[in-house]
Amino acid sequence: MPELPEVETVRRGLAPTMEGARLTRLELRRENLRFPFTPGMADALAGRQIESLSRRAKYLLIHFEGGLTAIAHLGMSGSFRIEAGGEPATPGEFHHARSKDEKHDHVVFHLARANEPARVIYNDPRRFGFLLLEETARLADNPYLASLGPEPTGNSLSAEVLATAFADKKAPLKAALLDQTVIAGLGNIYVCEALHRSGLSPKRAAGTLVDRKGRPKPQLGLLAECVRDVIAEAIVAGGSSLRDHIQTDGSLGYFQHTFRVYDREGEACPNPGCGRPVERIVQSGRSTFFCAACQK
DNA sequence: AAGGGAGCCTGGCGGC
DNA sequence: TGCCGCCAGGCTCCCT
Repeated sequence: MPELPEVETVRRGLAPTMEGARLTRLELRRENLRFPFTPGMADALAGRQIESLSRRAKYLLIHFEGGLTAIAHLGMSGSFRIEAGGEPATPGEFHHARSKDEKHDHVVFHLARANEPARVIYNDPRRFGFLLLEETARLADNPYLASLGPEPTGNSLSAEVLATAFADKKAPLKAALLDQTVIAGLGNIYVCEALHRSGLSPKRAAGTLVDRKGRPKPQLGLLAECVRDVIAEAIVAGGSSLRDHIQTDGSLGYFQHTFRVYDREGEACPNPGCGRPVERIVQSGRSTFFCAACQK
């Protein structure tokens, strides 16, 4: 999926259309995605105005008037797109216009706005995503949000925070950084990229970056900085948009062109004076790309 | 009890 | 051209 930068890009793309609009109808075209939609969700949200869109880790939060929030997760292959216009004039109209990929249009937000109506459509071929409803006041206790670690943006991610999480950890750095309770929002791509930038091996035990007193070693500070940098740069670039994920406006993000190691097995390490072929290994079932010369 | 692996799904790609 | 196996951005659960 969409990792944090992609979800943030989606949020920014949807906000102008959704914020302030009224949801005239929430159309659920099947009973479930990864799991069933919250029972009664469509009825509960119909007619409500959308106050704002926010994001926590990889979750998109759609805040409605009256204290309800829809929590959307894009799984591996979820994407949103915006279409102008309201409900089709005849029931068959959608079916007529349907192309191959539209069979994976699972949710449609029908929106009434001051100028013109619009539809926001959630498409997800693999259906690893989900959509559920929560009371806004209870968001912090929602099981999906409650245990998340700090965002890798702003100042909340520090070497000290990582030191606490990494102390005595024997798990490899790759796994530790993918753990959403340590840092919220990192995925396979940005973990690989951050580790390459910081010169740390994905195989290294996380605990080796913490000293005996539980203080962060200098390399841990560098790692925190690299994580923040790579995420910030990716957000500026509009996400990576690999394969089936596109931005809400249909254009591709640019960050994928700046990957240093991700999906570059066999290519030369871009570090000045290195050039060693990037290696691909498998860690806990996922591909890891790294340079064995630069990352120790 | 932390860490590794399977499973959830569909589609695209390379190899034969 | 067709079929087959492998791979994919995430997350939870189960097993050791």
